[in-house]
Amino acid sequence: MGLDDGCNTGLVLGLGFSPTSTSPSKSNNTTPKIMKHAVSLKFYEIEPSTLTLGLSGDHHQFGTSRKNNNIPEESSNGELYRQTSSPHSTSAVSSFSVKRERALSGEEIEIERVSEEDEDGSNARKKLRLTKEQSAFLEESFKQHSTLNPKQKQALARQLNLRARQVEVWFQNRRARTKLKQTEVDCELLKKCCETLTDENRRLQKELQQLKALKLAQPFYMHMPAATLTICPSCERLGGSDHGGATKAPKPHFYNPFNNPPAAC
DNA sequence: TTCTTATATTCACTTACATCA
DNA sequence: GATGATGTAAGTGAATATAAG
Repeated sequence: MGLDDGCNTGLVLGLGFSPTSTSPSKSNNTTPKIMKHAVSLKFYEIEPSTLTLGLSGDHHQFGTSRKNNNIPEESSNGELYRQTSSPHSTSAVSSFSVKRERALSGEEIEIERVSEEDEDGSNARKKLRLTKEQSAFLEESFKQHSTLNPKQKQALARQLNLRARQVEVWFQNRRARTKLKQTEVDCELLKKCCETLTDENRRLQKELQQLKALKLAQPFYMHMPAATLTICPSCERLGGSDHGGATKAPKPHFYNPFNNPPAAC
C-alpha cells in the first residue's frame, strides 16, 4: 500500500470530461472545482436515465413506506416539493423562501414555498434515516461518481423518493467519510514511515559509534585520508583502499523517504 | 477588457438525533 | 430505563467559480 492508493477509493478517477456533454448551464458551473478535486468528469457524459442501477423496475421507488419517517411531505406527492438549488435554502427551520432556479434547459422554474414544519406545527429537527435500500442505491451511485450534477441529483432523488437536498447531503457526507478514512490510512502509513526512519536512524547512530570506537582503537586510520574510509555496502564493515576495490569514497547519500521510501512504506 | 455583483456549489465544521451496547 | 459511544442526516459559514451587467 502506498500514498497513491487513493486511487482505490473511487475518488480519483479519469478525466473524461466532454465539454459538449450535459448542458453547461449556470447551475452546472462546478466543473472547474470538480477538476480541482480530481473527481471523474466522465460523469457528465452520462444521462441521468443511466443512473438506474439494476434493481428491479425501471423507476423503482424506494421508501414507499413512511414508517421510517424518511419520506418528506413535499416529495411524497411528487409535485409539491421542488428542489432549491442552494443547500442553504432548504433549511428545516427557515425554508420559506421563493427562489427562481434556472433549470438545466435554461428556462427558469418557480421554486415552491416549502414548509418542513411537522404536522403539529413544530419545526424541531428530526432525524430521517434512509432505508437500507436507499443507502445501498446511493452507495452504488457513489462508487460510480462521487459528485452529482443537478440533473443527476434530481434523477436520483426521484428514483429514491427523496429530496434532491437529501441526496446532495448524503453525497457530501459520504465524500467527507471517504476523505476521513483516507486520512486515517495516510496517518497509519506515515506512522510506519516514522518508525522505519527511527530504526534506521538508530542503526546509523550505532554504526557511527562503532566507527568512532574503531578510530580510537586503531590509530592507523588516522593517517589515512578520510576519503578512503568507506563502508562496504555488503558486509557493512569499515574498509580502506584495499577492501574489495572500494577505493573511492561513496557519494554523499541524502536519504529522502518520499523518493526512496523504506520497505515499510 | 476589467470590475462588481449575484448565484451556485463544495468543503469543513458542527449540531442533533437514532441506535446500540 | 438510564447512559455513553457511535454513526449519520442536516445546518452553517467560508471559499471559490462563473455568468451577467
